[in-house]
Amino acid sequence: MLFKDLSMFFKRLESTTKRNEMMVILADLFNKAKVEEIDKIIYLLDGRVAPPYEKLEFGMSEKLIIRSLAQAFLKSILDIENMYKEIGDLGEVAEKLAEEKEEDMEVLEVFKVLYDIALLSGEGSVEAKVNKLGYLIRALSPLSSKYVVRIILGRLRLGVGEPSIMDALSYAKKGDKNLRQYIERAFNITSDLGYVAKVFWEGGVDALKKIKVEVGRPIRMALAERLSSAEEIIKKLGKCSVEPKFDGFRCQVHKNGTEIKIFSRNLEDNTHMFPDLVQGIIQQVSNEKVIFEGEAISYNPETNEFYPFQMTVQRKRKYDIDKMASMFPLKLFVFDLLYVDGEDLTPLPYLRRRERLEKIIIPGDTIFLTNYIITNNPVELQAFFEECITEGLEGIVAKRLDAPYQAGVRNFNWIKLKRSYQSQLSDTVDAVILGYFKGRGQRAKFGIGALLVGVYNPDEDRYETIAKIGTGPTEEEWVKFREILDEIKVEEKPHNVESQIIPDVWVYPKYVVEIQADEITKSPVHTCGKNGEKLGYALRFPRVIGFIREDKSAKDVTTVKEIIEMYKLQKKEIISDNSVEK
DNA sequence: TATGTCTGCCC
DNA sequence: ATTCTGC
DNA sequence: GCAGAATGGGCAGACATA
Repeated sequence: MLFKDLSMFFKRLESTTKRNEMMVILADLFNKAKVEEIDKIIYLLDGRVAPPYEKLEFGMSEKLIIRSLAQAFLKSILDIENMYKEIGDLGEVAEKLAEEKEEDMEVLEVFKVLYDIALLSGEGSVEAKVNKLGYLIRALSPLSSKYVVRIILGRLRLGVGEPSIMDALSYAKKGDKNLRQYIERAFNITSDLGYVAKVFWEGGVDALKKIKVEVGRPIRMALAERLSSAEEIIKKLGKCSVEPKFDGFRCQVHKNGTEIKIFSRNLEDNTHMFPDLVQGIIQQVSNEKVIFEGEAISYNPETNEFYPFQMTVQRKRKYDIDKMASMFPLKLFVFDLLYVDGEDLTPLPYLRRRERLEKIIIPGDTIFLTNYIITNNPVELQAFFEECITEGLEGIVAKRLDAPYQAGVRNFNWIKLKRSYQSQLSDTVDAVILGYFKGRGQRAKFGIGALLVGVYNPDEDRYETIAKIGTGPTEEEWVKFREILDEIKVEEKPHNVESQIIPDVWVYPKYVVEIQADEITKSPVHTCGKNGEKLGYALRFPRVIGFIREDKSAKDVTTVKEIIEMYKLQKKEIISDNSVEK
């Protein structure tokens, strides 16, 4: 297949929002492709040249692509940047600048070039990547250039994700979605949809059924939905299990004798980062072949208090691993068992898996079973939730008692309840809008995609940034924000604004919005409370609540001092004694 | 050698 | 991570 | 309710450059 033809399919996909139509187009694409192209097309649809768990990245994004485009079309970087700001899509910038070509490349040829770009590393590799992409774009038609750029950005924006591909694969072979279940199962246990598609194409459903769970190969992780109260959870699940939720990182552990692998939520192999966990696993898991999951969180070995996420995340590293392991040791709180000695446990109901899990863990000081209660009473659930909060945890996860382990999907079998979802418990901040950023993709047409907001420092009589926010408002509200803010836009940063971040458009500090966040964190970029070399403060997971607050003026917003107070308070509330351990 | 820019991956 | 939107 | 596409803070590491 020519890349031009693939691009035509992409164009058709982009032109509809109807999921059934998309499925038919995708199926058509798969049927017209050669067998050896199918897996590669699927990787490209995901913005990659390999399955996600392989460490093969382009190492190229916005800035470097801009350089490639400038080079390919003999424009200045500033020209490209300006077009990008206007259009909101680098692919469309390329499309606009490119000229029709007589010749075209095969899909496999383009794939090879992209693969080579991903392989480049070491001294001079940045320049080499930029050049290689520049040459590729020069060889391609406008439409093909657009999609190549978007593939590298990992934002094809076709409305196609893995579930759509699975439906389409089934539809391509059978004319309905009935084979999806087999495709999905194979995908869940191999985490490589390109490979699954190829096996399916070559050997049909029978070949898919032969795919087995392999210890050492990551299984796609189950994810939790959200609700905002104990009542809603009980209403949804009835009698359910309730476990604490830790603010660390998800670990899927594979043990094959003394061979251990630890995968991240996105199925990256992070084993080498956690020698302490590996030791613990060897000592505390008796069975030969096991796959289980938990949350790893660092703690202060002197006081046994859990550390905040910002500490734990420092354990995600390549160098100085042993040093950091002694400073920030990890505990692994395990909550699910997927596989034991040849037996796939994922179809078993939660409680059965839980029982089995309890049998394979030997008590020790690294691995702990998560505590849990079983209840159908919202009051009890709420009490457990509050207990978790007092212990400095993130909240709880409620689980449907009879649900299998549903790999790869986010659904209501698991429901998380976090402190910040309960507005009476969470910190909201009133902040003043200091500027805005142009939107990308769907947001480009609004000319706004995010706000820069700040709080007030009365001592210096100035506003200091505390967050960028791109979530919360509806499309209608974004349009209104744009209109209202354009009326007070200013050419330069106002003198009473302190910011290291430069928005696309500065505005006079006037309008107030209410911001909800999960936490206040120390920030290297936001200027709120920043003093010389000292770090400032920022909001974790900020979102806009409602619209502009007409009842408040800029001077009425939350002050820097109040933010610092809130930061101290949130630290005090965490009086962890690790009493959730069994 | 030190610093700055960019990217990828945690949440 | 959170949130919004079309189906 | 699902699936997809917008968007956040902040860490380490790879390269480039001063």
